[in-house]
Amino acid sequence: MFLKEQEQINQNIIEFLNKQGYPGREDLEWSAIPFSGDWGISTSFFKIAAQHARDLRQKGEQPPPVSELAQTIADQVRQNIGIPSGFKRVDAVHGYLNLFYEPLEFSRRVIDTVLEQGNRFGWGHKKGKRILVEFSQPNTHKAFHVGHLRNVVLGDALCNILEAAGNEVIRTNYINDTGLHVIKWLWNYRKFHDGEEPGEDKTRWMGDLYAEANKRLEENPELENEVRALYARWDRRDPDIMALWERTRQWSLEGFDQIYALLGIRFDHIFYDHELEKPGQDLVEELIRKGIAIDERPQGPVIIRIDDLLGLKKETYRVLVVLRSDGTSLYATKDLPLAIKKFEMFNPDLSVYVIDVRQSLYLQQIYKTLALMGHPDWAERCFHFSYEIVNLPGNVTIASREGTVVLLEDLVREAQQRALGVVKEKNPSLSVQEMIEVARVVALGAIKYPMLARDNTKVVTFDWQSALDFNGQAAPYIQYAHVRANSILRKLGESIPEAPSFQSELHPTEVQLIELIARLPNEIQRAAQEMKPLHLTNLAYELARAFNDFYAECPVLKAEGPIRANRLRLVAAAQQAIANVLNLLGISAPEVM
RNA sequence: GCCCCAGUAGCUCAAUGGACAGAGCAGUAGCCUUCUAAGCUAUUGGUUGUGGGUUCGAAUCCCGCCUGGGGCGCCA
Repeated sequence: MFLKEQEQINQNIIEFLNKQGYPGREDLEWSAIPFSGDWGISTSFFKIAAQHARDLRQKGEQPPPVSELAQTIADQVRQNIGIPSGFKRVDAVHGYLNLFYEPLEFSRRVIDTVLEQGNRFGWGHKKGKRILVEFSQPNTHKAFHVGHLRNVVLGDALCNILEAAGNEVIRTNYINDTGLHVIKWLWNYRKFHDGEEPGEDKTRWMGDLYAEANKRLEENPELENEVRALYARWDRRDPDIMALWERTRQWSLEGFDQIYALLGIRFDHIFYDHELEKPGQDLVEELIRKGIAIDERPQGPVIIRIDDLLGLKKETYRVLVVLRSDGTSLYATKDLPLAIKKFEMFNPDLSVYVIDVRQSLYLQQIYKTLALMGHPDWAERCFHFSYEIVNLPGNVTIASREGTVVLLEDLVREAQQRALGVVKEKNPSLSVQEMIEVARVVALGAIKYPMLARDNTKVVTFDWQSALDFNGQAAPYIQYAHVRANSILRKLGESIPEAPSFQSELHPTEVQLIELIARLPNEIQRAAQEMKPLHLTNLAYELARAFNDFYAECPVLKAEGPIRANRLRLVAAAQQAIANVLNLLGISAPEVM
């Protein structure tokens, strides 16, 4: 936010160092001063000192220790640059140069910017880059559980963040409405549930029947023949089967619509894999003709020996099976034409796949095959956004086949009930309608937050107790800070005052809060660059904590004169910043709780 | 067998190669005539799995090992 000042100082220091004969550098690395209550920018001279020491040693001189040298340089720089305008103090300590902002001037600038930009504060300039993101990818005829939730929540946040950073984002879903799991479901339905219809909770019912199908097949493996026969009829587009598929598939799709509406998630385009089945089968024939795929039918499937084609000695990408020996399609059959279709339809600069880590090898195979098919440029633009799975306590895998699932429906209902209980107790003056709405928003935030607040490489273990714990490092804590800010502004009863010309000392909690607010634009860029929503959950939490500190220490409405006006403006800015981060994470910022 | 990931406080997790490794939960002791206590304050808690290496500096990068998880020809 203070790039101009930073660049100027950076420039001055480089020039000075060059004049002094220190090893040349084009740029210094700047970061925030890491001590709470201190606000400014910081750089260090260890690298220059280390290089200088090496130079001296080469000339046969005996250099002092690097840390000492770094401190010497820091001192020299400090004396040379004096106190640049806008700063109140410059320290040289432990080899670091710390420049402390003139807090009144900078705080004013931060707050003015936030209030002026409102819900676009933190957003970056247009980058002219188009990013397509595929996420959610639910299976029809199956359950929707907390494992799927991580994908949806991460995908949604990722899209929000990429967009805020200045990219054009295309949100896509890829619904798996064909495949063995569908055939199993249809088989079970025709044989044991013919004519039945789902109740209110469609997704649960679909999931139950799927688990049941698997159980029956496990108990009587000889029935697999019937399933295979049914798959053959499907593949021939038998009208009876198609009609049943259309009807039952619709139940799942309606269930998904309910879930996405509940979670507040939208898509720009939805791909269905039934659209890709025929193109995929045709594509496989083409691959065989081109000599890329090897047809082992009918004894074996159609495969691509990727390592052989790439001339790799060591097994790396191994073998990709692209078509079953009976000619029916697999995931890969459809993923290849889908990859192409994405580029043909949208020509994205980046094609992101939000899919769990277990499919890493598979996706690399798809990308490599895409390159081998003559699209190396597209292959390079594909990116697997990988994340670890959600487990149940005791390292139990969530498996819809085995029915060891925590359904999203159940989780949301439990969390809402819990939140409703809390809001009734904490804020009895609200109307029933308001209470229900608060409970909904708080419950959803609480559910989404843990999915975003740990690194993608970490397994999330779902347990009911911590999922329903609304205290501490959790979304409700952040939402509550927003509510408190809102509460002050509501009590104010008039519009936020103009910035007074006269300002006075800031309280340390104010400095800390302003510092964190000022970080939002950079953190959005960093989160987008590294594709880590985690950076923003961290910032959201720190913002909330800083606000609660401020709230405890600094009276606002009871303050007087310019202090009151300034604090009111800070409260409004903090509220805006918290709301902006929460929105990026897909979490609502309520006005009351 | 080959490959990927994780290992940080009792538990769940943070930490652009940088200053004293930080939060929450749990525990203990306090704070509601004061803008909502879903909050705040204080306090306890660490050989960052382990052995080397690189570096001025390593939880972070490299190599070995240990433990756990995952992936590897017709599941998705």
